[in-house]
Amino acid sequence: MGRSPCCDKAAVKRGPWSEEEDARLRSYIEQHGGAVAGGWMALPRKAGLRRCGKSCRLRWLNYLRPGVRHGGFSPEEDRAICALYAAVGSRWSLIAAYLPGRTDNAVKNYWNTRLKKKLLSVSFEGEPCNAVGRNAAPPVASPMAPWTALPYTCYGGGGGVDQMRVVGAGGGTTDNVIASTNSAAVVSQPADASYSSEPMAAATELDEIFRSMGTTGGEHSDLSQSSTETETSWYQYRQHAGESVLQQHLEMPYLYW
DNA sequence: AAACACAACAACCGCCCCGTG
DNA sequence: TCACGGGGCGGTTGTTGTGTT
Repeated sequence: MGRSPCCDKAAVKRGPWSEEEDARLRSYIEQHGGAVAGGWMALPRKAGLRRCGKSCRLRWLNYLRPGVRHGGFSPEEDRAICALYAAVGSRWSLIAAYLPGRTDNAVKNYWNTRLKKKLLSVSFEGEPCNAVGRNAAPPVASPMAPWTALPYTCYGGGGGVDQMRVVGAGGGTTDNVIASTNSAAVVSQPADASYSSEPMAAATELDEIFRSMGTTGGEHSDLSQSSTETETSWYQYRQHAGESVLQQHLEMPYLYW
């Protein structure tokens, strides 16, 4: 005996939303000042939509909601996603909280279709990848495995980041170069922290993650040739930088790609 | 021009968490 | 304390657009 379905699948429409449906949903939510009185499950009936409440919620949050941005991700966003993925893994809502105008679904899709491939390619090609596993597990089934739950540092050379390095928990000399790329340098820009619903909550959670790992950063050995590298982990940075987390985080050199 | 392959993104599915009665 | 249901989330699939042969 499983749980009852959230809606009658035979009675609801599925697939792409029409303009009329979008208009109905938008109109209903705007009429109610952005609130969904009675919950999402009751919304379709009240709004005259033959859709599942969950579908309405998804459509609103990922597409219709004011401030949602569509289209290309900037290099800054690329770096932020990679950094945060390395820190917290596939917690897309947490990652999205740091990217103004981006939704968890969009970030997830972007990662799965583009960034992951990009990073896999630099993990398996090129010399620096050979350093993977110097002191840790080699990139077996999932080269992404070492990324999850480990803070990492990007080392920016003259033309952008040339190495991405996992910092061993607890510092020491256990850091490993996990990827390398020569993509062009980019200029960081302040993020619009006003969009994200709970950036500070997300920052606090990240703090806790790093704190629980005992990571202090800045204690690993130096493999970089760059004179502009910054060996600052998220946690170390947060210890010194105060509370304007989101904006300054995105300006940190360790996010350079 | 047609067929095919691939990329990108929207949407769905099902599980889990948490508030509430 | 516990069952229930709504909401949130991550994984996956489906659809559409674009490039290539």
